[in-house]
Amino acid sequence: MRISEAADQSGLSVDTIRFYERSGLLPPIERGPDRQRRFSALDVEWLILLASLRDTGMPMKTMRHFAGLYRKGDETIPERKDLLLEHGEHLERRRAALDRCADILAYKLKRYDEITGSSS
Amino acid sequence: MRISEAADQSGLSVDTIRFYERSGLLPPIERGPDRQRRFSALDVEWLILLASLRDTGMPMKTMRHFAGLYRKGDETIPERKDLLLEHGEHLERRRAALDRCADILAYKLKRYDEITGSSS
DNA sequence: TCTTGACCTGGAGTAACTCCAGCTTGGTAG
DNA sequence: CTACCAAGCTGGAGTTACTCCAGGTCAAGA
Repeated sequence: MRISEAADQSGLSVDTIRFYERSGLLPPIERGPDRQRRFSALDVEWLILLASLRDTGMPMKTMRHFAGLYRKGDETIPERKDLLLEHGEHLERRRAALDRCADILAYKLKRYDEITGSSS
Repeated sequence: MRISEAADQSGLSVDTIRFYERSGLLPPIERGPDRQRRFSALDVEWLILLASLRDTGMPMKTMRHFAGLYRKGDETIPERKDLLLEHGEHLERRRAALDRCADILAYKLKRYDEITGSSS
């Protein structure tokens, strides 16, 4: 498939995909006779993974490291596993931050209602 | 209190606080006879709110708008309320993204264990 | 043949910090 | 009292991760 479809399926923008390629986050992407990129189903799976990791705050540097491990083959699986486990902990911290923010919002909204007396 | 304590209490860095002041996100911060900033308890409360909003992905542009409303007084409370409610919905979307990522991680980790046979 | 739309590259622009050089100031150690 | 040090100051450059744009190619339809 071409880049716009890969963008649709992964949730990344066309520009971001090209940027990720330049940045060494993608495996070599095949080109058609028209020199345009052709993404395989596997490429798109990888894009979806990257999209999810960056959406949840993984820095590009870490993604690049992860991509490098991926290319080296199965003997890097333990290290990749550690990396993903660590990101799992990061997800928990992010969740805690969301909870704290929701608490603050609830408090602020309650105070607004008190001030405007909108519940009386 | 001085800037480093305000930073400790809010979780923002000293540089970020100064940057936020320059960017119009803070009320006028008092200065001591030494020309250094003195933060009131109220200032710090505001910093904590900003820290929580930016940690959960609110863009500075929106924070600046919110700060502007705040300065205009109580008649902007309905608009501020809408803004915070909308951010509440944003928090839900972020939570959903964390969940999806956690699912993907769980799947990847399971596959790694299958490949390395670490559970046999 | 002419145009339209998707794609290409290289490079500039943007958001939100983050770091740094070079300076002032208040407190303490000799 | 002077020398020094930590903490603060300003203005500006650097960084990350995109995002947008100009100018060009290419295949397909009217």
